[in-house]
Amino acid sequence: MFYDLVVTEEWGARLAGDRALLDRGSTAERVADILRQRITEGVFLPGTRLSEESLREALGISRNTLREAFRLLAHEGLLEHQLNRGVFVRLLSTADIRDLYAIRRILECGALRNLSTVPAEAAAEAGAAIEAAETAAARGDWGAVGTANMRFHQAIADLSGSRRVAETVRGLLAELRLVFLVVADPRQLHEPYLAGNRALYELLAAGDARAAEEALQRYFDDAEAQLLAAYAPAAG
Amino acid sequence: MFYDLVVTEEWGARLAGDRALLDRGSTAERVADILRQRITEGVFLPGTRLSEESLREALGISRNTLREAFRLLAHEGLLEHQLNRGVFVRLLSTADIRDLYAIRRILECGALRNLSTVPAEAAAEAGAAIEAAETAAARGDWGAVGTANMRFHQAIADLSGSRRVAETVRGLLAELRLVFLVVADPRQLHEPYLAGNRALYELLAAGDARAAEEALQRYFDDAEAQLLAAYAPAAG
DNA sequence: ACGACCAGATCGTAGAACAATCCTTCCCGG
DNA sequence: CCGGGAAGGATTGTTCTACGATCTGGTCGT
Repeated sequence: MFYDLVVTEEWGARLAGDRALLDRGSTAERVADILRQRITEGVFLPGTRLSEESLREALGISRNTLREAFRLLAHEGLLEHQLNRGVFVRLLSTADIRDLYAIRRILECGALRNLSTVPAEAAAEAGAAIEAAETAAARGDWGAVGTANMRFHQAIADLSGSRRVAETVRGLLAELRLVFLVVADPRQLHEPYLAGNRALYELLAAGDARAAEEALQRYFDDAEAQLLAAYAPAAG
Repeated sequence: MFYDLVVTEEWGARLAGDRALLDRGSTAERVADILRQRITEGVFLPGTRLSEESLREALGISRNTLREAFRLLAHEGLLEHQLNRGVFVRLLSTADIRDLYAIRRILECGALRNLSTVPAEAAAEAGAAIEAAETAAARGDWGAVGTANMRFHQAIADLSGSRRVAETVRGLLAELRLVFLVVADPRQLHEPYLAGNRALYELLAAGDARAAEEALQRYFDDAEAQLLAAYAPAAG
């Protein structure tokens, strides 16, 4: 069920290059940043076991520091800590997917609900995300489309004006990316929502938050059903 | 602005007694559990600095383990980690209070919104919390009333059926307790909502989720305004 | 009074060491 | 041939020590 991490030369060198980034802030947090990025990039796929010894050596840090970073990422839900067995990149269940969509529905729709006027700044960010998604789709970069779509939903969460809502949604989207990483065809995953997202954005830009929320609800219905259908890993 | 932690004898012995609890599970997490409980009990008041050395000695653990526990609690928002200065029990600003109520509003109201039928189990838990609050109020134990009220709101969050919603709200309520701990009069804080909470519960028990949600909205309006008025710490 | 400097305390990180646990392998009896 | 169980190695959990980095508070000189 879980694969073992093997330190191949190519990204062993890459992690060694990451050591250059270790020059600002707390080491443990910077290590967490690096690992988080590598995970979302798909370098460490879900189910992979992250060996303390290999990573410690590759990053050139002490075990204590690395373990602190592990704790941070485990708390974010990206890593799973199994006592005396090590940490693994989280492998989500279909129940997790349902749960992720349940709370996203509440938070993102809630962000739109209590909205009298649409803040210009956040709306602009949402528009920029839409643009980025469409240009990425034009060049067939479906990974980038997925990233842009998540940026769009982050912008929706930001509309709430609540720092905690924004950060919670950020974490949820990061978890969701773990699912995307194990689905075979990213195009099938992200392309169907380009038009709908733009329509949603137009409603927002027109100030019709009510209609936008309803469109968002429909998006969640579709996306959840489709993702569940496409997601059939060993851990089911 | 921040007070220094002084290891007085009475709870120095208390922490030494906590060492007995360190016999199951991962040490770091158990340490985090203990510290979390002590914080919510008010033993470590907001603004208190938690010295690595004192706690390490009192709990009889190593610095590394203690630091792992610190990371966990800092990520939960109960502790604040300042680089090269140490960890402090979080002292929330009025902006934090507003933010806490903003996201609670979205989550708890969202839990009621998408509710076709009210699950019997969660409703029973809400009812039990109401009972506990009223008996605690009868004997004048306003701290217990506050705890019961939070239990009530946790039950509301549980109605969502989402593990992540439940856990997020749990964390938010834990943060909110940090505010209660520094407000002088706990009675003034919790008594006004006893009747309203029961009314809300009756609506739930009657299956009228829509009306319950509206009542909850009004509760948040009142509670936020009153808490902001009562909360005027140095850090404002 | 004000700013520079110095010493003590505390944190940040590294590294070694050992115990506890898990995993693999091999052996043995059925 | 198969299953149970013991031995061994590998990895994690935790402690301890050490030292550089940073902050704090006080002193000194101007």
